[in-house]
Amino acid sequence: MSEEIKQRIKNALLGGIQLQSRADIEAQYPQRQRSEGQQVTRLCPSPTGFVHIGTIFTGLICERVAHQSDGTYILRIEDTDKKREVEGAKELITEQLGSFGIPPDEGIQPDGSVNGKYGPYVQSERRDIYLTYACELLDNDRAYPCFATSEELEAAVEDQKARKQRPGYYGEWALWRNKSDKEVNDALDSGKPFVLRFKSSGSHEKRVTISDRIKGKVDLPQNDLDVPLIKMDGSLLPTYHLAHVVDDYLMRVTLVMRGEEWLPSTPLHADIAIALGIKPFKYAHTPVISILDSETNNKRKLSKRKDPEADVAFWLKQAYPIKAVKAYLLGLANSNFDDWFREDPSKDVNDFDFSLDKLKNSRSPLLDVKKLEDYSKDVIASISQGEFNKHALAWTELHDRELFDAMMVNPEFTSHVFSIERGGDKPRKDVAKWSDVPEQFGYFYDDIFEQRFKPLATEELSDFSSDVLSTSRANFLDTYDSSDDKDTWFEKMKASAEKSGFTLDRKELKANPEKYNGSIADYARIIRVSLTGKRNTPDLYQIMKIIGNDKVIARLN
RNA sequence: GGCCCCAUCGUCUAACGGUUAGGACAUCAGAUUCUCAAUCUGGCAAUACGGGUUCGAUUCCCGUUGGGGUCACCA
Repeated sequence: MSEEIKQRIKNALLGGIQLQSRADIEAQYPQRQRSEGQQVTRLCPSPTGFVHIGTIFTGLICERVAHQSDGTYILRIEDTDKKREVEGAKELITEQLGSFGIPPDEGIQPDGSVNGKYGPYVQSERRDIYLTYACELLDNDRAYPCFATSEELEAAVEDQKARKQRPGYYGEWALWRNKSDKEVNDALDSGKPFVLRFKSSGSHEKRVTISDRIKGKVDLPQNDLDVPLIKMDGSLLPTYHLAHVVDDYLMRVTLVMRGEEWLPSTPLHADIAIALGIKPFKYAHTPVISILDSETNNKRKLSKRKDPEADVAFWLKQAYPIKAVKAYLLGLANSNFDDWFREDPSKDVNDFDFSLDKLKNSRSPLLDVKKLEDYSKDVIASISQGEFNKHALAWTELHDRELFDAMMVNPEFTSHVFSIERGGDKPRKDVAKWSDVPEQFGYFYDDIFEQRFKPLATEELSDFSSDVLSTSRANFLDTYDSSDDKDTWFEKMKASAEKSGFTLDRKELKANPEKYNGSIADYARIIRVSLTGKRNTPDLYQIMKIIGNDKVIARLN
């Protein structure tokens, strides 16, 4: 292609945009001052909607790898597709990354400020940089304009399928790859829109070896696709392929971390890098997280519509402790994390020696909420009472104002409530997430008890007649004394149970079921449900101690 | 369909070519002077299939089957 034509193409492409030279650009992105082992990683989400749990997973790995090597972790927003961009999605990404405790070293911070000298960290603000590199490819005969319409391209693919050939824009199917200067000139004259395509040098018959930190060496066919470099949607923004190569080069990234769905296009990226005189990158392709369908019990990918768990807002809303989510994700990545963490759940997860090598088996791990909850209970049981109170109150203030107000009437009382059966060798573990707080503690507050818990009591006790219920309660109150110690209290309860027609002997009950109203356990249930509206609660004696004599009497009458 | 990745209990996974194939979650049973949670003890539970190589294969090779990914002017 002649220099004149190249100039015409550039004029048509750029309009009046003045580009910096490559040398000038690269002067602004000097080599980083770093030692051999220090890794520079980057997380590159697209602002297309909610934040996927997989983004947090990869982000956590990026963050760990960078910080463990005393390196740098970058957040780059990949917003080159303006059609798919969703309002507010960018802010959601930065905020939620902050919520998970993994804000970037470089890039947009949760508060909106920007750190780092290798920016801008939003691709749409880097347009002219990509244009410079695209033009260089054109100058070096490694790019050319393609005037094919989408209809023509579709027709070509149909043709390829009919002939049982590999679909795509390559080789002799690359319509505009080998057009003469005259044909290009005529097309330019006609003012038809065009897209700038990469001129591949590869052959599908030949192989290229990709070195991947997770998967090892992967042998793939060379790229021979002439992919678009710059879009013709009017934005003049690059496609992912060009943007990835240019950005990771300029930002001096040492390890390209991304989902494994990118693995097949890695030869293309190597092809572009080499065409630009850039040394191909080191990669780490991370597994994708799946889920077990609760209805069919089949394994499938996490989907936006069916699985609220796919959206990290779900985890934040349910208020699982961040540490538990991190622990779970880290455990998915490194199986030895589990043993390490369970020794002592109060450890800082950042002290774990994370390894990319342990990630090599990729089978799209299933998200196991039960296991996460197990971590979560351990984490919550391990935190201090002060921390517990802080989190429980913070969640309630935000999501259950009514309960929060009730709690704040008497903070000291609330503090007692929160501390029931925590502490000691065998702390209770019935709070897995902060959103469990209303259900676990609501009945301690009169108004809340009346509205939300008392109505449930009738059903929980429907297997007893109202006579049995009222005599059971009355008999209990007859001997109840709030100043009793626990042993006395329990002896009294046993006595009133027998008096009410319940037996202490389960075998006896089994032998003569008709003689009794039930066992001591059933009797305890009557008292418990009457008092709390729940079958499952902490120790009854302690509950009575905390709510006090008056309320015990009121609720049992 | 082409190309690539993967294949151990229900799930996440461990096992220099030699192990009674281990752990965790889930589940089941028993214990814990009241329920549940917790805790403790114990149980159930896996090398996809077929060929090789080898004294010996979960491990190495080939094939089959199965799952996943990818083949866009989406990232």
